[in-house]
Amino acid sequence: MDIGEIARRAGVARSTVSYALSGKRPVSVETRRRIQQVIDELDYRPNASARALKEGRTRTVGLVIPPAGPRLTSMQLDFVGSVVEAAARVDLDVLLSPSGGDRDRSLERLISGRRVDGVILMEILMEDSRVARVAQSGVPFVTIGRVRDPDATWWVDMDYAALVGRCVDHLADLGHRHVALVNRSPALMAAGYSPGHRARDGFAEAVARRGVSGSEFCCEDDVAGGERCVAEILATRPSTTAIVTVNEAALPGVQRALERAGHEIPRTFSVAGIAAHQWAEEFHPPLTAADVPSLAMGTVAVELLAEHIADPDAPAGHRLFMPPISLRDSTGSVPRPSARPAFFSPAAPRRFREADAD
Amino acid sequence: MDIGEIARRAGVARSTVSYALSGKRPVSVETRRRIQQVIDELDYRPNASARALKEGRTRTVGLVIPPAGPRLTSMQLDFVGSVVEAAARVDLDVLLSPSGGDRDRSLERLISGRRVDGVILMEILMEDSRVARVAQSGVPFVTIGRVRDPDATWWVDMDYAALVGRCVDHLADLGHRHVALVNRSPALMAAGYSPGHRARDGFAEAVARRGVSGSEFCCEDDVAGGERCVAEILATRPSTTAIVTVNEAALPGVQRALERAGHEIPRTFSVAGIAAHQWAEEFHPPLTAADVPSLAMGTVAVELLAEHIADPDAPAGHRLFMPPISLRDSTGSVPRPSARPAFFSPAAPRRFREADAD
DNA sequence: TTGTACGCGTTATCAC
DNA sequence: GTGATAACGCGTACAA
Repeated sequence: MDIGEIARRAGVARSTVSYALSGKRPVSVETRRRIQQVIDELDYRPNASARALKEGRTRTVGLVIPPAGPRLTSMQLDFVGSVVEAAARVDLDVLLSPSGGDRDRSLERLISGRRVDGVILMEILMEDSRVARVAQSGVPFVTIGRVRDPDATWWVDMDYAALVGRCVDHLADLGHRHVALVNRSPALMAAGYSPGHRARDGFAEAVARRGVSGSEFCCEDDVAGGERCVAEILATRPSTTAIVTVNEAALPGVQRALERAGHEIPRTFSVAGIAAHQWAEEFHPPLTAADVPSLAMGTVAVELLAEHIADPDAPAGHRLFMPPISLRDSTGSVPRPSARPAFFSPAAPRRFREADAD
Repeated sequence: MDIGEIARRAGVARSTVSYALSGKRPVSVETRRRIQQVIDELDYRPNASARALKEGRTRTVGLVIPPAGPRLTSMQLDFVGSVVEAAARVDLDVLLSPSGGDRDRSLERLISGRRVDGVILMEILMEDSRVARVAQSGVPFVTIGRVRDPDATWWVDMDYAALVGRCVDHLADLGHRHVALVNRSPALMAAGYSPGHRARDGFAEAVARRGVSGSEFCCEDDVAGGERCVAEILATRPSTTAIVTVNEAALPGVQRALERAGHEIPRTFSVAGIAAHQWAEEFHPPLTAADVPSLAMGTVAVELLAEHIADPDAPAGHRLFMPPISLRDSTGSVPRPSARPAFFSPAAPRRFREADAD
């Protein structure tokens, strides 16, 4: 079912069919009609490989995701979903590459096999060997997140440092003097995970600026990790009255551990942070947080990549998102000492919970 | 950087390079070494489009996912992750196609543009137009989930009907006489979503067989939906003492609503169901459930597809998963009437919670 | 409009 | 065992 077949049945030359389809040369209406009719009949569509070979582009972009290892987090998934949707809207296909290192076979195939016109990378490390590999290959790419020194590369990111700083500001304004940062897992931090490090820096800057005391805790990215982490905070920093968290997967555990310790949010303890909208709303009570605009970020990443592909020599484009912090119900003014539960201790069994304030 | 370049630098013929790479003709060790050296130096890899054009296969599979619409659920995400990983292990690339209907442009590109050697579809409906479209195209495909009449197609699925039946059995054995099924959303059911319908059938069969009373509730796939649904169950079927749920996204809401109504799981109310391992473990208390083996299912889907591609005429392969129900802590014997909370009512404000049983 | 060279890797053919 | 040559797959775009 190739273009020659169409040409034969329509009684024209192969090139005429091609021009009729592309419109790059005028074709008489009558001829075009005959050709279109045959095409519809046979449901013909040009062979993508032949076209890619000739045109030198594949109309495909690669999306490098972390190897599923433990599992993809819902935020990562949101990015995947939004990138795929945005790409589909402009008729680009998305090839997935689960690559953790710079020599993963699937990444090599994408790049040196010229399977894609461009690449989007996510879950970026401060020094990222995958980014280095793609950069070296010369294939246009955009990162969701950014490396330590990102000026020369195309990226879209969220301003973790500033947003964490704003959370600290918000809590300091409410009178909190002892704030803890619940950051991402030790393994991720050790790998140089970029949002974690920028959150760390922003936190340090903000607590210094506001003159409050702050301690950082690296927390496994799951519910159990959140429980352990809060227990540790309450045990080692008992004066803490508020948490800033960038670890959304730990949120249910954070909530559970605080409840178990007898805390009532926000009356006796405040929590703010950065999280996907969904997680913020499912927190109990709804979490005061900067909602990760994953949909917009994925969309913009595709737009930037399309620009970059169209003009490889254009100066690198960037887009730093700074979503507002949505005030929900998880932050309040610092508790008077008497309002703190008398019996709280990380291991204390749950006894009761007071009625909700009216 | 084409094969001619390699040949020139290695001082051999183009065909010799090709043969050295494919092994389809013996090449002396010395020549092979020289060629390999040049290849390593230049990091050469054959152009995927040219190869695909010549060989008639792309070494790529398509994965049709539902349009991200509201959002992909974590179970869907697990399937995507496991399929991509499994494919990468056998050096297959995965092209994502967010397609809800049978004429989505991206699905058409995959199929008639011959971009893929085979297709995996997920979130299958009883009558699925995407499946029909792919079947008609002649491209090999495997479904995760299955259509109403699946004998002729390749699929991997979980036995929702039997597993829901087992949950009912388990609850009936514990003495429960009034059981509710928390099914997927009304919209999904109306669309003919296959797991939902098989769950419905299995439930109806099991309650009849066991002579218990059962009612089905279709529940939105989110936390708020779970809360509303449980409220409705408690209001309209107050004799209900146990729930079977196949709606994992609603689980946190189910838990919250039961707590709010004064129930203590499993002492005064039992919950069992089907859910991803993660969700089951995060339920409070951990949920007695059949864990969706998404990793195994994705892997087997890729294996079946590879088989199907290798031998298009082989009889259709199937694999029905029937994971055991993991007994955790959310089911118990039916409460004596006195053990039921005196004040429970769906809208009752939370007052207190009794201490955990020791 | 038509004829045809081209993009690039694979493979068959024939010769050394 | 290896080299050289050419045909092939299929759409594109230039020259005629």
